[in-house]
Amino acid sequence: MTDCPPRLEKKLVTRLLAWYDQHARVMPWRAIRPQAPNPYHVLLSEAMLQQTQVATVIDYFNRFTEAFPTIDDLAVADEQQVLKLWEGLGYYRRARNLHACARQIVSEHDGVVPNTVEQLLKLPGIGRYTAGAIASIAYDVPAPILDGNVVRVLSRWFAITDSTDEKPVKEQLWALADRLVPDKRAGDFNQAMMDLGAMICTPKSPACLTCPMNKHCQAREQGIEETLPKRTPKNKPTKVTHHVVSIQRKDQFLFTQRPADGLWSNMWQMPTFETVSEKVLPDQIKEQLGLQVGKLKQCQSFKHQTTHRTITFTHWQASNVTGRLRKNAGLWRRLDQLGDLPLAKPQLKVVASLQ
DNA sequence: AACTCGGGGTA
DNA sequence: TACCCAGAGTT
Repeated sequence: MTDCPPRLEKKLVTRLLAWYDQHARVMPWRAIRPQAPNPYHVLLSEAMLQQTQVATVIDYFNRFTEAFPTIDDLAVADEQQVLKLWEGLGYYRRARNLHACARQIVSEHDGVVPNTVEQLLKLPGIGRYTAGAIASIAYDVPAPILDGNVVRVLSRWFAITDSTDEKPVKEQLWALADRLVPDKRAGDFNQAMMDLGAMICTPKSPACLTCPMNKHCQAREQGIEETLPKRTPKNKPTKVTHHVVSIQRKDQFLFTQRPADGLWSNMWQMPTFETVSEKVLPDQIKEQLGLQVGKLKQCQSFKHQTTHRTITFTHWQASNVTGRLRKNAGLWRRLDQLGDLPLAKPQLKVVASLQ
């Protein structure tokens, strides 16, 4: 454990808060002091911000609060409506967790976002980071947080050279965050850590010259700030092919819903067949949809990157389609009437190419 | 501890 | 490209 006398820590906190008062980023879910934060807005933003950059989230946040001004509005909404508003943001499980979360808060907490880490942790999609973030930002509870920004800042301040992906190192970082978070202005402190990580203590070329903490940074002292945090290398994504088949009847196309688990769960798509040879596409279509296709003409092909896969999407257009669609196997829709079907990015791309 | 789950920004 | 981003849940 890195040695760190309490006196130094207080000085760090004070300096950082002073910097935050001058340089805090403006975000729609951040309350302008002395206004109190809206806990529902904090919950919403934190759900969206998991593994997602602030700039990407802002438009989604504004659309959500317009569609669902209160947590009760979100709770009574249809899950498909929530997913539709989340369309394009990725990690769609978050949307379903958020929705379940709102329902649970309404039914079990009288519609009030809980103010303790312990209670927050019981809600779906809320882990150690998000519980600490909501408790501290919405209610000023002195709870620590540890996200990508804080990992970077702390690993540099304390020159932690072991891989921050290892569990004992993670625990060390949580302990440091816990020791640093002040009793007063805990939310501001946590947000200051993240703002510092986003604006000054960046992954590459950190702005140490203008950093308010540069005299208290052990990594800078040793000239190793750019090498931290150290991470364990990740496996390369595997390459797969997905065949998307557009099946048209008059002015309508066939759409199917994906299963409730796995990639893009509960989202919609044009019939898509994964990791199969194109030769068996007609058989698959017959088997799963009950439709007989006469011809398949290949259209565009494009790549889509997810965390663990590089997916080549190949678009096929079916013609001379006969037979009757298997019951509950899908929906026929005009392409200008997809307002209630949530589609992931690659499917949106296929739809766009047909318009 | 290892694996899954998206999509975009950045150098 | 490669890495990173206000991580959580399952196995």
